Amino acid sequence: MKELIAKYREKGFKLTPQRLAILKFLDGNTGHPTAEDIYNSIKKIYPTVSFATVYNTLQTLGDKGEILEITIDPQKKHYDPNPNPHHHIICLGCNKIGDIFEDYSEALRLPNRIVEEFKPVGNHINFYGICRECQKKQKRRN
Amino acid sequence: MKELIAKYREKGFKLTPQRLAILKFLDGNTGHPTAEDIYNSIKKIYPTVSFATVYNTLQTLGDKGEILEITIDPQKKHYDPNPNPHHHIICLGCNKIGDIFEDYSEALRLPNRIVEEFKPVGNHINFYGICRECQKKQKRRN
DNA sequence: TTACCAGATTAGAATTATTCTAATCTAAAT
DNA sequence: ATTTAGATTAGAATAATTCTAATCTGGTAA
Repeated sequence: MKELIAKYREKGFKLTPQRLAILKFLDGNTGHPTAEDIYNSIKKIYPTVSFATVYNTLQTLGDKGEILEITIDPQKKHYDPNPNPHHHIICLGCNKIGDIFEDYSEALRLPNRIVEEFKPVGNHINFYGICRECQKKQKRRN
Repeated sequence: MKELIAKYREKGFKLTPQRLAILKFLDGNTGHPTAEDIYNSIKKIYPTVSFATVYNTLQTLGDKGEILEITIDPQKKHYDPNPNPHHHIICLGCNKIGDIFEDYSEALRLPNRIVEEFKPVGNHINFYGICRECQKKQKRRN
């Protein structure tokens, strides 16, 4: 926590109690929470916290490159506190998201046509699958 | 058009004038339209068409595997009438989407940990870049 | 050709995620 | 202690999408 405080303060990030709670919730969290997940968690400690604060903080953290905004779920955004580029796999049954740290960049060579029209700056692979629990549920249904 | 009609009729897809207009609009369209783009286009011919019809039709076409729903834009869904798996590149400036038909599947081997937890069934790569026009705009601003 | 009905269409309301507003508050620099 | 840029808040606004329930119609079969 001490490091968290120092880390953000030195980036000119004003450290309010609400923000600290958000940072603490995100720190090391691999569950890919949504804004609502974060809001619900923070509300337990700061019952008057507002969604605006959550969204503002996430926006700021994203701009600073401290978290990733994941658009793999068509319903809502998820947030990933690991800012190192990596990929994700989403369960088509329950929308659970897993992390994939494999580096495929070497293999992802783009055709010239694209390189000329777009200046590519990054990539993100969405893998799709069925998680173990959802596989079980499917079997039960059959 | 004749083929379109035959193709969908034989899949038990009831062909209403509104649906035909949607199919015609989508056929060969590489602009990755949103539901609103489609609605606006169809409305010119059928002024009473409703968003529900557009969304219902897109949903049905998606379920039948005739179109792809693209979640690359955090604001809204885009639709791609080319159902063959392929990838996309989105301009970070204006959200324009380009198609990428390169096949990377051979290279995208997943770690065992993932294969065991999720049964992978597909993948989709989101590339990010800056399109020519947005590059020009950036230069002008400097 | 007609009657039928499963499924399609419609207007408009509802829902949901996210953003905006404007008043108030506060972290942290001086 | 004072100051102020930036953060917080409640609640309204916006925007995409889904739902509802009444009405309509394409396509099948009598």
